[in-house]
Amino acid sequence: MAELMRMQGYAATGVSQLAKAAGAPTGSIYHHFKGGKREVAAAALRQTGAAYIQLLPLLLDPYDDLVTGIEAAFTAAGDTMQNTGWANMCPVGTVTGEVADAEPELREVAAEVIGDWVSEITRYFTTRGLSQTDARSAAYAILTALEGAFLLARALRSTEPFQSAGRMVASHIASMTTIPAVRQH
Amino acid sequence: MAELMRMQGYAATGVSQLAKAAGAPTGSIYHHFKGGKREVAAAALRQTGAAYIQLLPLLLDPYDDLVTGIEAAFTAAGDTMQNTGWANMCPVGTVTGEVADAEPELREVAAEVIGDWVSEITRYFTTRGLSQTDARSAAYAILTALEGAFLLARALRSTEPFQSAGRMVASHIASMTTIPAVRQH
DNA sequence: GTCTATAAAGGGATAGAC
DNA sequence: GTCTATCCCTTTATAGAC
Repeated sequence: MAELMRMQGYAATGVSQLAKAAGAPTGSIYHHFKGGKREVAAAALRQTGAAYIQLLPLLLDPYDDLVTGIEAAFTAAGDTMQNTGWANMCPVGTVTGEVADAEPELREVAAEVIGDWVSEITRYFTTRGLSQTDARSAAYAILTALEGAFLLARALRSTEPFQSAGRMVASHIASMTTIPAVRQH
Repeated sequence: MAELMRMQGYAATGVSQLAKAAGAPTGSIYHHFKGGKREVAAAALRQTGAAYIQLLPLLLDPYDDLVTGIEAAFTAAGDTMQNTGWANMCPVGTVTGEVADAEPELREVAAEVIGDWVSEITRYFTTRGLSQTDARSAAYAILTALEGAFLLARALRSTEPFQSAGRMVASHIASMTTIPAVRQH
């Protein structure tokens, strides 16, 4: 389900299509997920969210300099998209955009997943030397830039959004780590 | 169509729903748009794109300091979303996420619209003192942050993404205007 | 629990009277 | 150009045999 929603979104992904992809009849899906399509989508979002947050330390721990690591991660994400034919990397962003005003239950699941991401990124950044306040702001800043870059890169079929966004995020976090006493916020 | 796609996305917006909202029968829609739903969506995206880019000078001209203006614009966008019950502000982002891997024609329209935005923002920023290279990078950075902030704010029902993203974009562009000779990119 | 068959509803699109 | 009626297909979801 996550795979299909990643490429087509929630509304365009049918239960029959999901059943065929899973090699199971539709009846089995409704047996395990009494809430139908919506419940399957919710489970897929939660699973994806939990899987993706585990990448954070794997990507950034290798870099002694946090700023360098972040810029490298954005560049790597852009290259990955290009190498996979600009396939979407994150179903959460796409589905969130579709359902936020029309599917309250799924919006809440998305909020829960993104909220967990913010918490984890904030916690990680504090271990890398940022203050609690800076870490939380940086977490929001990274996630907005990342989801925005996924979107623009897919539409434009260009890695340029990742390069520009990566530079922006890196310079922003650099300003937090180098001159923390001067910041106004 | 733009209004409906803004809230529900492309796949979830039906032609019959569109007809009812427009006060016209479905037959009339197919008479004016021989390409059907897809062609209506393309026209809506182009129209929205052209309308939104006109806001740029209106929002930023009043500020002598470009950086202050940008941060104010992000804050204003967040407040507007909150005041409208977290309704989506931009159909282009939402629809792009849905169709980028499944509807080639609409993806191209989205790329065209976003490309025009990049061009216009780049041009505007050069009139505000940025170099061509900086202006283009800043244009991508702003658009990624803005679309990402729309997404996160709608999911979380919080203005915090706009505040963090606005600060990030502002600090990034400030670094371009104050120490241009030091930049590496 | 698995799977087939089907129900009930709604989708996009078209034909043709006006 | 407008509007009605309808075709054909797919959708979500369920019933019930196995």
